[in-house]
Amino acid sequence: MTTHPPDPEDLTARARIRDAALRHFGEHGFERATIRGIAETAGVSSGLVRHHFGSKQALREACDAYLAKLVGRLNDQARTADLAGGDVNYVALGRAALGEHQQYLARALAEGWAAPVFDGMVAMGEQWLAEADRDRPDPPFAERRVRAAVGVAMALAVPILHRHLSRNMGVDVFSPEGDHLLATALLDIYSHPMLSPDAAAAARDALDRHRGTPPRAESVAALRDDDEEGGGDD
Amino acid sequence: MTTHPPDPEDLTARARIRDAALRHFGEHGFERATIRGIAETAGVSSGLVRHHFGSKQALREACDAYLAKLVGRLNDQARTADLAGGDVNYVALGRAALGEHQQYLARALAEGWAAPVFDGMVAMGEQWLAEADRDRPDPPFAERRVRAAVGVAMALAVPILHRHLSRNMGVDVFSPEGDHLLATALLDIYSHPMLSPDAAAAARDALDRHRGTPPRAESVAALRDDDEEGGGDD
DNA sequence: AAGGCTACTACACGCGCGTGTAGCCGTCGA
DNA sequence: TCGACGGCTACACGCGCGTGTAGTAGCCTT
Repeated sequence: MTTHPPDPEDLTARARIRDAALRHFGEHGFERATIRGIAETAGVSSGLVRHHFGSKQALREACDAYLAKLVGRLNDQARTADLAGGDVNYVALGRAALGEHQQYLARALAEGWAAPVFDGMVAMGEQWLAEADRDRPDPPFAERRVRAAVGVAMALAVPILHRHLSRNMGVDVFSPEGDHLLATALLDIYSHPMLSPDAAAAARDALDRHRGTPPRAESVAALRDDDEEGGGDD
Repeated sequence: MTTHPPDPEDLTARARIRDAALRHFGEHGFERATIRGIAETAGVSSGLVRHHFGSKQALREACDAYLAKLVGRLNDQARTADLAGGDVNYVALGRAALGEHQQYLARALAEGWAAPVFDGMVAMGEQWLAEADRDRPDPPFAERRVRAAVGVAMALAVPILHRHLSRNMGVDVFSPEGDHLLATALLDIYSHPMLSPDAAAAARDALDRHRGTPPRAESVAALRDDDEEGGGDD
């Protein structure tokens, strides 16, 4: 009962190392983060990190497993307490639950790791879509899992690209103001289709006609016909 | 005229180094990529890389600048040839134009770099939204730049998380089949609002009432009350 | 023809990293 | 009481990296 506020004093050394790794990996990325730095943050020697986790890679995998379990628990909780029925709280809850681990997750996913975490979130998205699909008259274009995966990826774009988003929004997306502004924008996007039904039908028609042909490949090539001559922007 | 197909033989050594860097940075990330490896791919000595670009960091910035210029050109082209009016070809064209640089861009953006490239894409998104907003009766919730930034981020989620998307979709998103499937799913998502208008209004109302308060923080804390006891998976 | 500048190479330096190894100390079971 | 085991530390190794430096070949200017 005394552990759920993050008091690093009371935690096991192993847990403290894991938490420190989560933070260092999230802040600096896997490559730039050092075992020595993690050990220092955890208040232990660097040898102990190796003793508990074996290698840097294994430490990363332990972090992934920890988050995967956390997401799995979140998944269960969402299933029991059915707050579903088309509520954006799903993604808000998810972001809040990941909390400080959001940055780690963002980096790990962008680097191609933490696959079980992603898959867990896709499973969550499928749950959500299962309910949302019920209120929908027309059949979906693609199977649920694919739509869920794309939706999860889109939701993850926010923490992954938070730096660029913050810069373009003028506020830190992790601050309360930024969060509010972001949620507002997301609400707008999620409640307004970017494509009208007939435009979508036309696009889908065109899509099926030439499967996977990239549009206007030659005009694309024309874009890069000249080389740059000296990069004079400091 | 002879340069727009990528014949690495005819290119300047500087350009060849830049291309090799784009590829190495994109494939392995900035940290794992080595100057020596880039030099070998470019067919030059590692010293020449330093001679032309000064440092690894400067090489990265040169890559960013190159892509920023490319996106800027794409931007101009889209402005003149008005293929606008709510066409998804915008993002398809963008992805095709970036082409092989997509992976570099994805990694660079995820690592927080290539800011001008992102901003250029936001500018492009604003153009698109300017036209789309015309067909819209109700006023948008958030200003255009913010919505554009979020939209760009979402579009970029695909190349950034391509590995996880491919795994969940069962096909490589960069293959023609994967591209088709992805486009279909995107079409579905973009043409169907995830939120009904009244649900959006309710959510927006709730959002304005408690600005930025994370939902149910205590239940979130309850999720991580127990530590894991040994990671015995795999 | 001479000078110099630029593209380019070969080689060495030094630092920081992950990783190995040896050993200490508290605890717990016999 | 004693031995052993696991948590934990200190220290050293070696490798790969970015970076510096010295030097060579070719072209362009005067």
